[in-house]
Amino acid sequence: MNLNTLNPQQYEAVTSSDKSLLLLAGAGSGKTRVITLRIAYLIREHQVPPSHIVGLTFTNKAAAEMKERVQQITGTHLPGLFLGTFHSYALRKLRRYIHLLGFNRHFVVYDETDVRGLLRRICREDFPGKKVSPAQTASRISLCKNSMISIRKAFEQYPGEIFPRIYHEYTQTMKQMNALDFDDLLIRFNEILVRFPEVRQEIQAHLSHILVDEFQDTNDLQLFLLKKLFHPQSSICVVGDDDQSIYAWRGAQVRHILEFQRYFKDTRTIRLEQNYRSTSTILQAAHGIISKNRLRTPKKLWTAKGRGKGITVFPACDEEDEVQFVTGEINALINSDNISPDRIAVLYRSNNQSRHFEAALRKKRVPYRVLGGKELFDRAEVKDILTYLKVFLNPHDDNSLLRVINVPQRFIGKKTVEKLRHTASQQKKSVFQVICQLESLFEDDFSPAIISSLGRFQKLIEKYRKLFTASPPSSEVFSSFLNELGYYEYLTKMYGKKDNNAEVEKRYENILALRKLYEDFLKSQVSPRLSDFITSLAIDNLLDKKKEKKDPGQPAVTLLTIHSAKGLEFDIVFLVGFEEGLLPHKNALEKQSIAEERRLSYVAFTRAGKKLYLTYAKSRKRYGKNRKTEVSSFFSDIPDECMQSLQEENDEEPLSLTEAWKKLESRLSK
DNA sequence: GTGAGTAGTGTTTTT
DNA sequence: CACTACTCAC
Repeated sequence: MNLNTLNPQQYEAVTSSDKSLLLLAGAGSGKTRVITLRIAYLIREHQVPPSHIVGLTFTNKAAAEMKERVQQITGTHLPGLFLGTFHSYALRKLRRYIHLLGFNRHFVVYDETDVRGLLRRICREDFPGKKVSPAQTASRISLCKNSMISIRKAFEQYPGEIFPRIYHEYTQTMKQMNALDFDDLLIRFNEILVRFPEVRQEIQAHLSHILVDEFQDTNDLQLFLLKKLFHPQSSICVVGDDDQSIYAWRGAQVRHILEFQRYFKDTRTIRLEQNYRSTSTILQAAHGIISKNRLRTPKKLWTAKGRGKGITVFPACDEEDEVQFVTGEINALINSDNISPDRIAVLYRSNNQSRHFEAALRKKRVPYRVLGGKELFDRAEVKDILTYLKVFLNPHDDNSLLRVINVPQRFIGKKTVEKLRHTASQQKKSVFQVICQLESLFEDDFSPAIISSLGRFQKLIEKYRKLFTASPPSSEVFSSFLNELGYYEYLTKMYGKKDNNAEVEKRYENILALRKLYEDFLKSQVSPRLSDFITSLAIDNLLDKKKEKKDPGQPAVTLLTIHSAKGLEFDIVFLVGFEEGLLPHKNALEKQSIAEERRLSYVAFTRAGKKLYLTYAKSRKRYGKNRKTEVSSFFSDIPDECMQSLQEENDEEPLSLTEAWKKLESRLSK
């Protein structure tokens, strides 16, 4: 293995055999490289069996890339090596052990939309008259779970409030439906480790090295899990940067990285402070913003690179102006300066900012890709079919069943659904069970037409339930299901226009994309299971991978949120919407989490290697109305000398006396 | 039971 | 503005 190119700290980090290792790795300090080399080193030089190594990352994408690199370095295929998120690790273990908690191993994983749907139902039905927002409740429940606040504690903490009762009801219903949400994956896994020491030992016996990336973003639950997985014979290595902690809203505790040595004894700390990515101008600007934060580990990033280009600031009059400037500039960079589109990124605070940029880039015929936004997944038509698959997997999942019971229309409307639900809850049965007994038990309650509709629905479900869960399923299953469902006809009815079926075709394409995904899945698995397909969609974001495969050769400009940009790097970064209320976000100002907004800006700045653009609009549409906006209050924390205009003057002619004085003054005042 | 039309509501970030 | 939830005429 070639470790010659590493600097001394990196070398230490890769080869150290300390049981407890904390790597404080600044932005662009070669962190991923160190981690992958360390794993490869363990395998190659210490003969650690790959299956005894668990690497936990923040996204599956990062994990996939790391695995790719480890395999490259070791020159072997490593099927036993686990690299993935906390969630996917927990998922894997739960499939094996969850029966201990009274769940069926084919549980379904509820995504955000599912959760919100269920909560909406609970809020409406069990607590009528109260005005509670399902989305807000969802995030409150999630925060409770990730901070390890049990239902009982919630009752104590919020006495008299309705929230704990919803929390309680929600948990009950989920169990009844054999469903887990994202947080449950960690909670239930945790529960197993605590309640079943023999399982814990079994897992620990095959786990000698734990590595955790982005440690600054772990929450209490995840830290607890780590402590439970750790044992005296194992080693733990965590990598992180407190300045890049941007998930406090999900319960992440920067504290964890600051207090790491308290959790795991005899910790060795190594700092990686050389930045290999950015020009000193970019680092200086980023430092200007982050250094205003109290409570950070003192560190000084440095780079061997020169000053490079100054930061370009563009004050646009409105969002359209901003879009025109950015896309025009991108066009020029690609066509005049010959810069590859995939070296360029547009970063924004919130997803909805991407829309305008997409439209403009499409119009200018600049290739682009949007990262993050779940597009395909979120589309109603894809969701419909996916929900059917969930129903085949588990017909007693009422939420899913009710979503599709009348798609396409089968004359099972609100009234009927109400009656079904009522009898189901009365008899403590699932809606599907009620439908199955319908003819014998309730013929008086329903008209013959509806009974036959329900019967046909039941037969459809049962037929395809068998076909989809057969092992292996036929590759034709998907198509014949679509046909029998009449989904194309349904789309035509919904979206078709007299002389224009483009919308229908587009939507059907999405369905076909899903079919392709399914067929690829069938081919890739030895014994494909429907449940694995669905959970891999929910958890591993298979759709992202798919999207990237779709246009492999085509380099494209990347559009993404700052959050999903973490860990990535680009030569040229456009940070758009650098505005008060948007980059220190309005909500953050209220919750006094400005420090996190600074870190967010810091992450955004440090994604750039060569050149950074900051843009903001003086007026932006909000709720459909134009509103006056101001540049971000962080702007004044960027040293003047980082800016393009000053620097250009420096390059062209010697400094005038007043400018030299101004520069000196700004330096002294720091 | 369906679908068009309207009134009300809400917008951070993600596994 | 965009999305939903609800009303009312068929």
